[in-house]
Amino acid sequence: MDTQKIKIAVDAIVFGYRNNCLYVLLIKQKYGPLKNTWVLPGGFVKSDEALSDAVKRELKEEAGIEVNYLEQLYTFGDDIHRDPRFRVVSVAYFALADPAKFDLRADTDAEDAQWFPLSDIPKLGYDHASIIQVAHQRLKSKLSYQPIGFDLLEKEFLFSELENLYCTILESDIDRRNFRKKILSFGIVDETAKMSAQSAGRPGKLFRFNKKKYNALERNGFHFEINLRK
Amino acid sequence: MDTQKIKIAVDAIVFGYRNNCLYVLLIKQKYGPLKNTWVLPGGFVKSDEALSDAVKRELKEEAGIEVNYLEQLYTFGDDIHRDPRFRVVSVAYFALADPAKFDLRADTDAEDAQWFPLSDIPKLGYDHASIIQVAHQRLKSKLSYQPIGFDLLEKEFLFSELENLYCTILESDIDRRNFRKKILSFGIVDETAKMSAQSAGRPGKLFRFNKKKYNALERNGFHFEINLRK
DNA sequence: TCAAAAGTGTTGAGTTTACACCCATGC
DNA sequence: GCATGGGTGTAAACTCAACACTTTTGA
Repeated sequence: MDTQKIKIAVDAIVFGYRNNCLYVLLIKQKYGPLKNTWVLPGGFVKSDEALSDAVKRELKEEAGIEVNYLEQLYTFGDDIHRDPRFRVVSVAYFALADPAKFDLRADTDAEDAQWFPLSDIPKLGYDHASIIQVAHQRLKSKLSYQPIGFDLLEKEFLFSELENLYCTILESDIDRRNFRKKILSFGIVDETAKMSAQSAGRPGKLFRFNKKKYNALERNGFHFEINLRK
Repeated sequence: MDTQKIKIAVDAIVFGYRNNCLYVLLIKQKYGPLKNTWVLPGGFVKSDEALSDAVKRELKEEAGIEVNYLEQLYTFGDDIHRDPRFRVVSVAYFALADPAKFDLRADTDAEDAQWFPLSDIPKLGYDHASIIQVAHQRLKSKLSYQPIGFDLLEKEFLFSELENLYCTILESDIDRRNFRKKILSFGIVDETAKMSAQSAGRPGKLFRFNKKKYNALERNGFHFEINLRK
């Protein structure tokens, strides 16, 4: 075969959630043709490095963050000119970070790193805006059939926070009673003894996602599902 | 950045279904370190070629086949030594072919091309056996929430064929009445005037998947779903 | 005592499951 | 006339959706 002139990159779409608002992590490029442009964290894969290690490395180098949840999203390689310099195929990863990870430090490899509300993303370089669309779609659909919402919340959370997360991300209303009944019926969240240090209103119990129970149930054919009507 | 020494390949897992049996398309390598070994069809991506075009090209070159359905499956690039020669990242595609496509001609680039029952796959090169596992999983889960079963059948089919396809692939029993009721209730299959040229028993009506209706419904929030109990 | 958020059951509608017999054809 | 596969309805069980008032706390 002739010499292949294609480079492989990884990119990460990291979602965070705070104050009823969904955020995406972006970095401002320090070098290259898009210096000072906001883009998704990511970069080229080293020749002896696993793809998933490359993403984790870039996230650390560019934003000083470690994520809760990471899965491959899609490989973007049909548009030959998505990078103006040369052919780049990018393996995009979908990631979730909880509020404890909201502190960023733009590290060696980025000029800046910041969370942007999904509804207010600046103009991005490359095809990153459309990659975010794909990731957002994935987030919405996964939320209804996998318990990934918990990875966007603190370890201990109020039911109302979980409710709001679902409402916000799925842009949908919830019947609080039915929602609570449903989630509790799964038996995958444990009630803690603690109460929230509330700001207003009656204090609420704090809950905690029990991943072990979930995994056990899943092995027995249990299927998590939250359907919210439009 | 240093010079990256990674090659990009595509591989295709093409499923076919005939006589209550699920098949996978394999080719026997003509060149290279695994000459005469069975592997998935696939090969290196050209520098100016879209990934999806590369798969289609390889399928034509190696097996003379055009598929009904093609989607990206997963990118295998965590195992650095999955190819013994050098680092290869492979973007795997999931494909479906209907019985009309069962005739293959091993073309220029393969020594041989054949359908193998999924239950009787020979020893494969590289990590292709595990790629097939991932694809098989995808097939099983997609079958229950997307109408892809139709892409494995002839254009006009008997209800019993659809039933058997679901039973076989999902390894599950079906209540024929309930299954028919469900599928018909969606309004996405049309009854034709024709009857099957049967081998034995009462002749059955032939049906046809109405993709236009399905797409229209989907845009209005319709959600295909077939759940078979274990 | 008021504002704010947490907590809590019941009923009707709709969906899903279970189940068995007759029909049309070729041999 | 028999073997083979095609075609069909109903009732019970279950799941989902709709709905509103009381409780606890801080200010």
